[in-house]
Amino acid sequence: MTAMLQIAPVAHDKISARTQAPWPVLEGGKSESADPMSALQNIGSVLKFKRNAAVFNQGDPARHVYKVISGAIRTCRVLMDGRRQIADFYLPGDFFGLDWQSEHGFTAEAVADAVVISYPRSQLEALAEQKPAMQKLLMSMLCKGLSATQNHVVMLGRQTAQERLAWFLVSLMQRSDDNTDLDLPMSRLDIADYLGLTIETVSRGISQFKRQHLIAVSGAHQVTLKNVEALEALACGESEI
Amino acid sequence: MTAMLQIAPVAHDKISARTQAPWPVLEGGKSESADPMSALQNIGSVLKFKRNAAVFNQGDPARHVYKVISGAIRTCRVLMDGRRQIADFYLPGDFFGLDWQSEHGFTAEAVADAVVISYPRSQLEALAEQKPAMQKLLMSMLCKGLSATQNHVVMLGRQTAQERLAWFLVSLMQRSDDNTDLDLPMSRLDIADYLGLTIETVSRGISQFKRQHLIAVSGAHQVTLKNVEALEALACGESEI
DNA sequence: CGCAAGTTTGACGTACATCAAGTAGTGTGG
DNA sequence: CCACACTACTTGATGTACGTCAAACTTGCG
Repeated sequence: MTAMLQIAPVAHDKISARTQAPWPVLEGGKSESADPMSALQNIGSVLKFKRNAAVFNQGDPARHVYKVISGAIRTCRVLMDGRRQIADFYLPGDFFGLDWQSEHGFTAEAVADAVVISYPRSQLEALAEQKPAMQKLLMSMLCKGLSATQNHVVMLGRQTAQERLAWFLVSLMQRSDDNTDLDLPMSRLDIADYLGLTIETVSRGISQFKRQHLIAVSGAHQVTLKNVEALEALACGESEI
Repeated sequence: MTAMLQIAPVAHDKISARTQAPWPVLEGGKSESADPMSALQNIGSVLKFKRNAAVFNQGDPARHVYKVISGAIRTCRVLMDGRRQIADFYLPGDFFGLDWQSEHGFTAEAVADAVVISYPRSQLEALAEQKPAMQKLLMSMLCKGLSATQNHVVMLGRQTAQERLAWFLVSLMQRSDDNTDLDLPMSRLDIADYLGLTIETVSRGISQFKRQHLIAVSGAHQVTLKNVEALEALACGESEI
């Protein structure tokens, strides 16, 4: 169908939507079974966003699901007095906007210049009814998202600043195939708003990890994990009973 | 099929599992369409749990989904040093254990003596493949859970103690059909571990609301909301930009 | 190179945690 | 039905991790 997307409730400074989709679309997709993913290739539209541009806003009708191709996306909510909480970061290969009620509950913005593919929800739903594999894929993505959000809850509710930072670094590492050289596309403020801290606390925490030789930093966006076990111990501290 | 459940990875002090299901099972179900819900009636087993008994533990294989009939359930995780975070409370009519990866990520326990119906996941999945309505119901339950958990994240990341308490009371009210007379089945410690606070802070917060005439309290588990608007204002403070 | 945005560091303040009594429920046995 | 004990809750005094305010430093883009 090669849908050319018109709707796109998208903000001011979008770079240039409606590029014709230059497939393949699948890289980084960790596909559960080739079939449902390849079906997706026919219904996506490519969109580009500049840093801080909104993909959708809280309250917008949830008509699409998105996949990150390059760059990074954050979903966040802002309280009246300016306090902001970031719900999640989405990196290349990740789907977002999947939290579909009738409206989006969060705003999605580009952390850095980003390329995204948009899939009309109606077509996705139709596909899910026909293909059980697609249905399972959607369910599995939802479950993964729910599980990640629940871990976020534990972190925010019960961990200290240093533990939160360690948790953040370790989970980024795990998402990048256990590579200890991390590229952080987001600012300190983004990290702070994700971890429920202030920018100063994040900065101090990173400095402390440097002093403890748990990490090495080169330029604010390049971190190397030097002692993964210590960081994981800090990050988790988990058990049952 | 009237499955008689044997598995039930359930703790010590379960009262008496394997009662023959005394249908109807549907009350409080807010069913989206009668069809998929009635299909559920044939595959459920009734289980009873005493206060603090575990329905399942973190790490248990996720073989069932549950629905609360009476009482209340909490899902929680405990860190090594005893810090505990409650992810959610489930009240009569609510489904839980739906966060199915291969394993449960959280422990589920009875807040108060509870009756629960357990549905084998395998049969639920089979049903979902046959009936699109059931599939939609499952997706919608997952989405609702995700949305609630995301709101929990915002609360934990960015709200003050009083705001958290207000948020808790208001969301309980909304779940009980906007009745301002609330019955809190959980202890102050449960509330604290849900809101990321200590028991003392919760207690002081409630006392302050009493002094401000925002609520009235009769016995630790009976609260009447006296000024819903003020509480909602505290709870939300929301906007987008 | 030069400026602005982003980050780090320091000094100080505060909301909530911790520690410690006290008080009110709740269930049990006489 | 009351006495007792136990648990749950409340209140007070004090401590501290993190927030706030402010200034210096670094980085990267025009």
